[in-house]
Amino acid sequence: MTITRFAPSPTGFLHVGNLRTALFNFLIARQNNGKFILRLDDTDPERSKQEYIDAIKYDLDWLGLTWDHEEQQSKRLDRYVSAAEELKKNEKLYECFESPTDLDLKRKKLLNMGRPPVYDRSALELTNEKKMMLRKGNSPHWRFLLNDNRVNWEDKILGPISIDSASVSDPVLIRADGQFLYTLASVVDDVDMGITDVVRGSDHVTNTATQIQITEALSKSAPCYSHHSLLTGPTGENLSKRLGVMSLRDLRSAGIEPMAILSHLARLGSSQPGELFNSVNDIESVFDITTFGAAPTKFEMQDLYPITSKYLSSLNFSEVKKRITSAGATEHLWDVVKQNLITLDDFQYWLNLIVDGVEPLVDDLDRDYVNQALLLMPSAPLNEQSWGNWTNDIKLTSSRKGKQLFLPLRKALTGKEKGPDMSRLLPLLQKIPKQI
RNA sequence: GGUCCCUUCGUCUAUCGGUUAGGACGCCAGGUUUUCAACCUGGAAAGAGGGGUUCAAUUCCCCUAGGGACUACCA
Repeated sequence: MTITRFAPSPTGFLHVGNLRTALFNFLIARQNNGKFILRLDDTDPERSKQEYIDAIKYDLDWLGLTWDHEEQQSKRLDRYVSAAEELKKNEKLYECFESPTDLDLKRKKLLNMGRPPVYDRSALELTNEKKMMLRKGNSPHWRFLLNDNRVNWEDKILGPISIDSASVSDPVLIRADGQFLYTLASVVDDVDMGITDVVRGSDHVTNTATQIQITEALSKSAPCYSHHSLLTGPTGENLSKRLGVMSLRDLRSAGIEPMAILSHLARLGSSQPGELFNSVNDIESVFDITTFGAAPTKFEMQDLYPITSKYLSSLNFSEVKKRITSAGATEHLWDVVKQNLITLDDFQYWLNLIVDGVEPLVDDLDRDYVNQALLLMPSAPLNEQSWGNWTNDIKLTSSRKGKQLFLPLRKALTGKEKGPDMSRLLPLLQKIPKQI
């Protein structure tokens, strides 16, 4: 059975980049009738916060990405202990005593010499006596002993990948304070939870190489890995550096619809054309991870507005009713204006307009014309023929026609150049100015 | 410095050596609707640069340039 996972660390709010990873894993599980696990990678107690856990779940709920299981690394420490024991037994884990400043110094030295800053494994040279002595003053941290082989795997997005292990430092798996690090926890979890497919950002490619080695050192087989490209801002900069702008909570408060985000992300960076999906189910049936490219992908928030607008116009009143808080909203009004909304917030504009009227938008050149026209306004009650009757009357007394005739009236009555069908909107207006 | 990935219209991309370089989104114009939106039709718009290989290169190889990622006792 296909089992995938989304493994955010609860150290911040979800952004579109995270969501892309979540969505891909979710879709792969769903289209294979598999399981999708939400795993909170909270091994770092300094940065992990409950408030972020709550926020992550809220965002996933909002988007309709449901998970079958929930796991939390901080509750699985005993598993990491036993995995570490096994690695120690096989001499794949060795103790090191360098302080962070020692290591920093070594790195800088190598860099200055133009050498790659790879850990020199000097701890491996330590004699037993020396180690005994060192243990007295400090507690060791533990590194995994990488072998020198190249690590190869067939990536569903990147194709065949081959990493030179000699270019990578032996990863620290256990800190001096005993804290297990992500690199180990993730491997143990993937093995224990039977994860079959891992989709993550290409920032993890090097991790994958070392994690495959760790998995093999535990005599297990590694899952199938796919690394998607990273999303960048419009000028190619790292998305996460544009703090907040792209977080899901920000998109939500900007009025972007979940299905717009999901639809966009299911296609952005792939060779399939972008389209609006009406449900997650619809995306499932056509999603194909192999159509995604390896090049960095530009994400523009502006692209979400047209899709949001299109999505809203597809909805019936019953589907949005509970989200409209103001009184006075009716199914009829919704049907009149839904084709002309960018976000759902715009609905409020039209609601206000019909109840309270609006500051007219009028060009000086049109003022006399509009006032002439308003004199001809049929008396209440107005119906859907009123607009036609009115504008026909205007035509008789004015030399205007076409856009010249209609647009000034629309602007005067609605305050906007664009909006719903005037023949349907006019009879709803409760306040029509006599003159402007 | 090292390792890995990448480079085709504004954006996401197609092309398994021979194409008028295709599509989607966006944009522009026309049509239609007595306005708006929607819809229909059309349009502008691309192979980073340089070498090779080949009858033929966007496609294969090399170099250069550029972009991204990683190179933590973070994840």
